[in-house]
Amino acid sequence: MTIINTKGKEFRVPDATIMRLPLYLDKLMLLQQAGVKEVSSRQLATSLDIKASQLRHDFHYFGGFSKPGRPYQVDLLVPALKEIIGVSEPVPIIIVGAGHLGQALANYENFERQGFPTKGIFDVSPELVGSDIRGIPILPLDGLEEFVKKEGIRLAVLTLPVHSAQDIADRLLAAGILGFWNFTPIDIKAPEGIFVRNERLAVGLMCLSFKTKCRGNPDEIKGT
Amino acid sequence: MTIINTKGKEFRVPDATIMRLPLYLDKLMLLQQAGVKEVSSRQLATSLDIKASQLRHDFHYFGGFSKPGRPYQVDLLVPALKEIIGVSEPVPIIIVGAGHLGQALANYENFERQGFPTKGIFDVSPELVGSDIRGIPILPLDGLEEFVKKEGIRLAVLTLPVHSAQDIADRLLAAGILGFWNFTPIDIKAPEGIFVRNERLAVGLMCLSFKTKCRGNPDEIKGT
DNA sequence: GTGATTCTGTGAAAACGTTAACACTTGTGA
DNA sequence: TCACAAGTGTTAACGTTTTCACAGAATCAC
Repeated sequence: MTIINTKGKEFRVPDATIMRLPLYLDKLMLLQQAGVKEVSSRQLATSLDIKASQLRHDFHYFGGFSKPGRPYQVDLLVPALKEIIGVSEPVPIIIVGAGHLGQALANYENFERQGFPTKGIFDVSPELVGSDIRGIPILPLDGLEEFVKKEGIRLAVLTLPVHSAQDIADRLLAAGILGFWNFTPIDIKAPEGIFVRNERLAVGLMCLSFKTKCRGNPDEIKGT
Repeated sequence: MTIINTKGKEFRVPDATIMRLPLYLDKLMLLQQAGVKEVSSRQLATSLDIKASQLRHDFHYFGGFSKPGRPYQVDLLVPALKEIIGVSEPVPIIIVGAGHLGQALANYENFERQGFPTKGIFDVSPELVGSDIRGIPILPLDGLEEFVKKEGIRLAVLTLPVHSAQDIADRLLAAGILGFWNFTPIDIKAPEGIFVRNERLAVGLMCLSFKTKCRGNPDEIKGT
């Protein structure tokens, strides 16, 4: 359901494919770190628990990641995918709310490594403001808008209490934020064209619980 | 791709539907907390950003959540969904790894509220062992297997360092764990029938980045 | 009671996504 | 130089999921 225009050519890429690209990139970066140079569609697909033909089909939309007959070159594929996904340049983010979760995310070094440096953590608490986490400053909410504009921040992570979430989101929208990663349990209202990704952590647990429940009863049958 | 047998009847419920059930439950519990008594398919669907017909279709597999002509009764729907998903009884969990993320998750009260009480947090660090988070004890890894067996734990949250993740997972498997919620950046190997949900946090950011990138260039067109 | 309105349940049709199959390319070893 | 193995690119068939359209139930206002 998305059309991408790259250098004059038009592709219509299915949503399902797009949702998988970050998984591919994530895995490929891990391989790259491990010093792996080549990887076949079968190897990569198996490690992601999908079919090799699907992976090739996905890559096919973007064309020519490899010569036919040769496996994919990790060092070529990684930047190509980064370009497509839009993380070839670092994408700076901010975290709003320095509670447990906000601090945990700020401590999560992987974001930086994957191209998402955290530029600041914002909080109301005067005790926290002024300190830092791994060099990332904890800042007062007053300067929020100015900071977003000056640093050109597009993405904000919301890890703040429910009651102030929409207020802050509105301020961020006014300042030019284009996407939210929302960890609060309410729906952030945002105008058309602004993307809100709701991370309902408990939903992950429920999915797991459902599957292990079926495992418990032998009532469940897979396949045909 | 799943067949459920409930009280003698057989239903074949699509995977896609199953993945949405927790979202429905999550939203309905929020409505319930807010004191809402009735909700129409349209209201519920809109708030989840899906079509009303899809929601009705999903519910249709399980049949009779409402009389036709009347909206859904929140207080009836919530327990019905809980039953289907397998969280009508509390499902106890453990967290392995009391680093920043482990602590943040232990502090996240929502899990309890949604039926997933954390029974213990396990860690190597002698400084942490013995203390507690919101009453949840931090325990040494020695007693892991025994604890899992005695408390009947089915699900484990892995928030530990990469190097020990597979080792610990193996021990947990031997102790009878049925599902992992894996926050480490490696793939946990587990036998057929054991469910591993990989929570690659950076993937969420990449999806957002991709979408806001398209927003930046006006190259993207939606719909037909 | 009657008609208008709101709403679900339901099945068929359209859209979408996945898989299998195979042509063709490259590299390898005898 | 030739057969072989390993691998991708590509298309068409297949299966799944979503959407549409509408019948009929309950409620409400008058």
